[in-house]
Amino acid sequence: MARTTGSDGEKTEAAVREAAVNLIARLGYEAMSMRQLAAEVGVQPAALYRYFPTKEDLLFTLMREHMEGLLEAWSAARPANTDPVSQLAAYVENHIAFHIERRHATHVSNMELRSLSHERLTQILKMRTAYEKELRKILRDGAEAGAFEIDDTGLTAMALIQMMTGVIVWFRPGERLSIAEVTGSYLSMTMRLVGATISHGTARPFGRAGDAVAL
Amino acid sequence: MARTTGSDGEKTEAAVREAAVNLIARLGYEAMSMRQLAAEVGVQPAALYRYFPTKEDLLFTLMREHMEGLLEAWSAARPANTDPVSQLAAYVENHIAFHIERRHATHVSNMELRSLSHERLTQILKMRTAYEKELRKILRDGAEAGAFEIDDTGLTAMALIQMMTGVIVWFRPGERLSIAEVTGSYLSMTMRLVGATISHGTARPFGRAGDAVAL
DNA sequence: GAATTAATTGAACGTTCGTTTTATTAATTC
DNA sequence: GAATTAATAAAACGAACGTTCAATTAATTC
Repeated sequence: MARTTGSDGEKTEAAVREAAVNLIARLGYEAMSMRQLAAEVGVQPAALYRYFPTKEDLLFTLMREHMEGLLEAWSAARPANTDPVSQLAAYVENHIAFHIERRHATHVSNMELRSLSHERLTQILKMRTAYEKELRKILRDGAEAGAFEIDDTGLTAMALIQMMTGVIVWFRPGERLSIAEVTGSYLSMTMRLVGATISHGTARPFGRAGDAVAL
Repeated sequence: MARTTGSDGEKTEAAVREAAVNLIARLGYEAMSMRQLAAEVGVQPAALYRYFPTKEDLLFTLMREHMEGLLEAWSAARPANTDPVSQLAAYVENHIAFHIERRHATHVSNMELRSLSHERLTQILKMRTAYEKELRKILRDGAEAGAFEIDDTGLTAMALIQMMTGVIVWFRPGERLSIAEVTGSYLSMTMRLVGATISHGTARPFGRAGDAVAL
């Protein structure tokens, strides 16, 4: 056989990406074979090479697009001309929503960095650093404005990001907690952690979590 | 050739363990070959199988001993009959000290779980859960005693552990911050995060970080 | 409807993998 | 110092790996 009826390059490539994210998240990049991936897509191994010249190209594409998506999501969610507390709240909400929605892709982007070539690793890390820089700026602005009490901006940013991203390790949609509840709790913990003393105006129903932000 | 002069089983096994932790942390379990490991130790691949019957046995041994070490470290560090704030402080200090000291082993234990058989994975996760349970108990006791203000004990415990363990991702000994400074900052952030309102009596030099614990 | 392009199969390549087997030598025991 | 045990080397096993190549068929273009 050769070309199959109804075959479509775009659809196949999309199927490859989706299957790859899931398989790599579950098995790890090194442990996933191109044969397994092909079987999951329902295609012969050789067909994969029409879309991705090497296995590493596939990994890099997934990672790059994940990071681009994260930066774009924050660009769209970032509030303009507001106080640091509101900005921090927006950052936390965007971060958690994005990562819960893309658990598998986040897993891949965080765990498989060592499988990239040096050049491509640098490229991904550059994007990650840019994203973290946004948080550091919010924290610095807030500290200077007296809205936060922070020891070390860089250290606090890393601690917050690791805390928030950690959500994907234990959170499962549809279990004990809803996304809104989780987000509310993390928002509350974040505000306490940075010593936020000024209300950020939003009167959302965080329950006890909301009260903790020193409204 | 065969047995080499001066060869010693205990020393070789120790060398294998140490090299394995470093190689797996750097390359990943799947990416590290037994041949690479043997070369690092200065031995032929077949010699490894005298000490570890399979590659997975080697991984499991490293992980199990790491987790046992963590539980033992906490057992030794856990203060008896003190207030929840002091207990939490001890937990944070022990956790960070242990993880900074064993960065590579922690990396292995956290990242390579999926390479274990189901049975062994369960065994490791049981130890991990037991360790996390200790933190949850401290948080619950503190919340009941009015020393902490916590939304959700389980969620807070996960957030704290992920935040603390994250230290190994960015911390490098001998760079900008000392271990004491990092520990102080994390202690401060932890106490704020859980809404600690009672001093825990220790007057250590955390600087501004210490002040933040509402002394 | 012929020519061209897109999509895929099937088979194979050389390499590397974890592991086993057998032989050999050093250290220890008696 | 002979017998035994401990520790390794050397070579090989079959299986799986990422990838390539040529052939083949579906869809599209003209």
